[in-house]
This record gives sequence, C-alpha cells and structure tokens, in this order.
Amino acid sequence: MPELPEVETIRKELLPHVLKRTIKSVDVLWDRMVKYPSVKDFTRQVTGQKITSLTRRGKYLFFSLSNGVVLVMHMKMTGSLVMNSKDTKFARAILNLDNGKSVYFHDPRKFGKMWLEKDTKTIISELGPEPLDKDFTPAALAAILSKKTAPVKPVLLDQSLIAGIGNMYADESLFTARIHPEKPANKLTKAEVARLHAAIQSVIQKALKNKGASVRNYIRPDGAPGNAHDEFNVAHGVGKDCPRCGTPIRRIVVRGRGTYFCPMCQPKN
DNA sequence: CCCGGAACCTGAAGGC
DNA sequence: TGCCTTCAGGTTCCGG
Repeated sequence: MPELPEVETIRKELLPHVLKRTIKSVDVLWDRMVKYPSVKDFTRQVTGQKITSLTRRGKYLFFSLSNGVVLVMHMKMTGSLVMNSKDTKFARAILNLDNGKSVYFHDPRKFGKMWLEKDTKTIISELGPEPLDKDFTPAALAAILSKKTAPVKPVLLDQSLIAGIGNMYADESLFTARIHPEKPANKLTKAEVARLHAAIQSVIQKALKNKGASVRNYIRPDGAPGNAHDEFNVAHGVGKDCPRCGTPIRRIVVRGRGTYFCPMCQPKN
C-alpha cells in the first residue's frame, strides 16, 4: 500500500512532469473520488491553474495551485499516479497538462480521494511528526508511547501521533527492533524505545532508497514497480521463515490489522 | 477517552 | 471450470 516511502517516490518522480505546468482540463471518471467541493466546483477551481509546487506530508500529496488553492490527494490502499497511462481500466481521474502530458489517478478499489483545501495546514496540523523529521527524536517517540496503553503496533499506525507509517512498515520496524506487536506501548523499556526509533528510521530510509514496495497495486509514475518488498523481513511473509532465526513467520490480527512477526525474535516478554 | 466494528470498494485467492 | 466466500487495510464514522 502507499505509505510514506511510496507517496514520496510518487512525489519525486511526478515533480519534473508537473511543476510549473498548467492544468488544461480535468476528467473525473469516478465522481465520488472527489471529497469536496462538488465535482463541478472542483473542476472549475482546478482548470487553468498552474501547479506551483508538489509537496507531501505523511501519506498526503499537495498540489499547490497558482490561485492559492491546494489540491490534496490520498492514495488510500490501491491508488497510484501514472504519467500518460495506456492502461485506463482503473483510471478514476485525469489531469491534462499544457505540455501534452496527463496524470492518471488509478485506483481499482476506489478508496483514493482528492479534494481542495485553502492551505496545507488544515491537514498537517492533524498529523504527528514524520519518522525522518529532526524533531522525531528517541525522546519524542518515548513521550508518544508513554501515553498509550494500547498495543504498540496500532500506536505506530496512528497518523496523528506519527505520520506516514502503514501496516507493512510498522511490521518491519517492530521486527527490526525485536518487539512484539502486542506489547503495550507504555510498557516498552528505554532500550526498546531506542531500538524502535532507530528501526523506524532505517526501515523508512531503506524503503525510500528502493522506491517503495509494490506488494499490491502500487506502481511508480513511469509504470515501474518499487523494490522495497524484496528486502522485507516479515511483512506479508506468511509461509516464510524468519531471516534471523529460521522460525516460521506468524500472522496474527492486531486491532483488525494483519500482523506478521517472528515469535522467537519478538517474544511477548 | 478507548475500543470494536462497519463502511467504503473490487481483484485475488481459496474452498468445494 | 466456475461459483461462492473471504481477505486485503487507510481512513472515517458510529455505537457501546
């Protein structure tokens, strides 16, 4: 699924195609993917505007437009942005640019959304720090975890606490830090918090380097897959063995999320 | 506040 | 081969 590394890869690779381009027209092929305003008002406010910047926070993409409006996109589970796509079976919206290129919003599941905001603050203020932010220190993570009695995994997934981590990278981070996903967040030792902090950063950095993980429908703007899933240790690894100790990877459900871990390397106690 | 569950959707995978 | 059921998981919303 598109998490921070996937959305950042989309942003980086889309940028040269869209920066300073004018949106000549918009085709909305699935009306309900526009959260607000109405499709008609959305189209009116976007058409003819120049894209002045493309930024990201957590899993949200922000196209800043020359009229001051911000076009926000969220890929949810199966969304992707592809330049000049030939396969239009799952195209839900198309931005046609003045350089003759088009941005296709593909989304088989139709969970993805786009909408307009007056600035990025309305979204960013609801989000916690990003894993690679300067202010995401071990002490900051410790403060976040100490307030929660919930299992550590859903805390990592809470975007208002930390922005950008999804199911795959939560599992990978907990494996790397050798922490059981159901351990109560406020029960982690200082050493575990330090390991988890380092693990989150290294997992996200590695995934960025590998241009995201193509486990489901995620593809990059040029249509190519990412490679981060090649280096997964446990995520979606049922039927495989732990690369560290050889124990079969187990799948449990934590707060409704499929969760993969090594019962030997990540003991409950 | 906290939690569980449903809703949004449809392709893929598994069972029979 | 084909029908049916279940599963996937980001986010929001609703009820207990």
